[in-house]
Amino acid sequence: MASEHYENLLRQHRLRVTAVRLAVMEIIENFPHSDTDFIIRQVRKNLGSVSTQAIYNVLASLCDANLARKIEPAGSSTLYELRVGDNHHHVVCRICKSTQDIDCLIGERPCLHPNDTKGFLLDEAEITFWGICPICQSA
Amino acid sequence: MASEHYENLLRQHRLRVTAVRLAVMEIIENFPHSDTDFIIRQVRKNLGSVSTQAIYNVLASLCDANLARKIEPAGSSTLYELRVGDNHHHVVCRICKSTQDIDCLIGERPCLHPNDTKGFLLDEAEITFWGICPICQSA
DNA sequence: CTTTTTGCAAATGATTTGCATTAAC
DNA sequence: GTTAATGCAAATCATTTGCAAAAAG
Repeated sequence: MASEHYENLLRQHRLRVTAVRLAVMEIIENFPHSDTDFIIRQVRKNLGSVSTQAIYNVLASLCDANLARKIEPAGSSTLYELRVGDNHHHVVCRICKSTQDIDCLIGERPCLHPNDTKGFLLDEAEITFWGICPICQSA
Repeated sequence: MASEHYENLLRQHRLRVTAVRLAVMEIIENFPHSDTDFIIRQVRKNLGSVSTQAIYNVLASLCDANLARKIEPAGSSTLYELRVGDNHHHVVCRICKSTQDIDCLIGERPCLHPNDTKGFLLDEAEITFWGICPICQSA
């Protein structure tokens, strides 16, 4: 509803305000970890006919501008979430691939500091937790 | 060279011993984090003509048997390594996508225990460190 | 000789590319 | 008016599928 908010975000990042962009932003905010397919279907539900490429373009430009974040857990399709700035992680269900946020860990990111970085200059530690989600556990 | 070793591993896992399997195992042991393309080219270099599917089959069966491990860092092609059993992690170069092993972290896997698991039953914490490799740093 | 692998060919599916058209600024 | 986004169509690329032929146990 607060599409003004999305408009401001877009303008702040020098991106033009378009219907497709607003729709995509709203969707990935309301449904974090949506895959491309879902996003495409939702956008069309809201706006009618929109080309696949327009949506791919929007996703790419939002990610470039750091307004969205692409996550690609092994074996899942590509997922998107609105960039919230904080350094959180994800759990993925081995069975149904459902994905949830996991808060950053105890203390100040112990995982960012391996003993030996092999000479790499590290800037991020991405953690994917694997397991079975509540629904699949009881199924 | 110790192809007997690979033969034993295969037999222990009830997998038939074939030239393609031995070749693939040797390659992913000698070149950990090889992508499919590289593996295919190497196998053909060693054995002559081998079908793409045979190699995909081998990779899948080795992974099923837990003899190999598939890693899929976001934005990289699928990589394989011989399963060593220990719980190590990976660093990936943001620029050239080169990948290295990173030993498991200080203490006993602090990362396996988030504060809130969202009801998931966790069995693995996969950590991908992102950064710039030594070569790309100096380029 | 039975079952598993391999070879060959074609299909799939997500993503990308290129260019003309249209909409934002 | 310029520049950036969209629509449309076709291409690409890794991976998968299906089935017949060959090899392993």
